[in-house]
Amino acid sequence: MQTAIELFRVRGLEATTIREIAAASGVALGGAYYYFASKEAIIQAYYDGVQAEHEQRVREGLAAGKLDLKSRLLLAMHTKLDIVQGDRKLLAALFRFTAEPEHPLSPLSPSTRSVREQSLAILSLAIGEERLPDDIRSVLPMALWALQMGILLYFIYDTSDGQQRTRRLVDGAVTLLVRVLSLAKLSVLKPVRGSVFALLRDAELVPATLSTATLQPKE
Amino acid sequence: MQTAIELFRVRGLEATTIREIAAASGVALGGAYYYFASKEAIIQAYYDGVQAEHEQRVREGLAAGKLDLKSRLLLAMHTKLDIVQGDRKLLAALFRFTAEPEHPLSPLSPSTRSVREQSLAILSLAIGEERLPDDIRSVLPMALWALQMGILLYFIYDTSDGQQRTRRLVDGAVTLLVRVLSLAKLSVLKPVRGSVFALLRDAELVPATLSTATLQPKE
DNA sequence: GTCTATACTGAGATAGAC
DNA sequence: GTCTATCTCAGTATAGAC
Repeated sequence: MQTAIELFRVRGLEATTIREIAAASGVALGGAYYYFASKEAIIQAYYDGVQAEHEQRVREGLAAGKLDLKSRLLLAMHTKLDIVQGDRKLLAALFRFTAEPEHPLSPLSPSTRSVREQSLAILSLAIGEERLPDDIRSVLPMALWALQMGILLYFIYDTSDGQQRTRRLVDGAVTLLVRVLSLAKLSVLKPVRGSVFALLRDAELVPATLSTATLQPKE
Repeated sequence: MQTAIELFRVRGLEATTIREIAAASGVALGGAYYYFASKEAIIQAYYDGVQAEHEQRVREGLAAGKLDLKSRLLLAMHTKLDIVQGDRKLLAALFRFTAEPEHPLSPLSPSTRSVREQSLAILSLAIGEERLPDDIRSVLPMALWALQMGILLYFIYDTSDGQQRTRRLVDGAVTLLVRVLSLAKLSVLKPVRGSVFALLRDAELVPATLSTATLQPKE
């Protein structure tokens, strides 16, 4: 996998053939397929690593000191970008099967459920014990996940130096989100808030019950 | 193209080879490639047709009688779904290159700009002369476009009978949107609204000037 | 300029021997 | 677990008919 990722980085994703990867790894073609069912499966494995690293960094950041909600969300978003910083082209592959429900590598399909749940769990970790109304609590991880996906897409397209544009977008989006969360408590907005949740629940974009995804305690 | 689309519908997208398409069309392989550079290019052509049909139906619907904003938006969203109703699997192909900035068939790349602009123009048509604040006017077409993309994605995954779930989502989302638009005028929300626009403008997700895409008058 | 026929290349993926 | 041989298919190339 290491060899593959390096080749992808140097020669590009399309340009790198499984044959090259096998050769560079000192393995025959069949050998490569013994470990990975396809090129995309390699990327998926890479992304699993990213997730693990992300979880660790978020845990570290949270452990380092008491942060407010906004800082915790910024921590979650920025560490993610830090990890994938050099691999924008690889990320593209992760989105390739988004619209194919049957495909095992679709980020929305049942077969990638565990990765998705880990993502949600990391974000829930960042949300933490923050005092929030139940309905908001129930959708926030999913909403952040969607935001993160959108930000990753923006990041892929961002050609600014060191992708500072995306960094600024993250800062702005998180600031705005936190502000909107506090505004949502206003009584004028209560009915709209209710409608939003009813809609999301009816669309099954959010679990019907009010429990949220949780991480297994480490070890 | 007709033959190809029918084959895709019957045999599936992956399973259909260009050779089969050529054979079924009574054309040699070279003939097929003379017209379409790739399988995806065929889908793209199909989608061009969808767009044309969509524009026509929206124009007809608007011409048929005076509708309020909500009804006009519902018209735009539902006619779109009516057209692609039987082709959920084909739509998947349109999303395949979303995250590949370099790919000519990425829905976000410069090479598909005209399709995107036509989409925006159709939506602007539905927004029409509605009295709206300038800032909202400037982002609304883009926001609706994003909403439409999201709805299409939901639609692809929607296995409910006749995709009624998606239909309900459209109704709910449009109702909510219209409500939020009127709420946005409240003075408590003015500063948030300003922040939203500043963010979108800074991210260049919305043109810096306040002009919106417009359709050439028909003939 | 529009197409047919045919052959070839490259690469992802698989079967089955060892 | 690893390798070799093979398959399939997208896509290209080419030469020539009309």
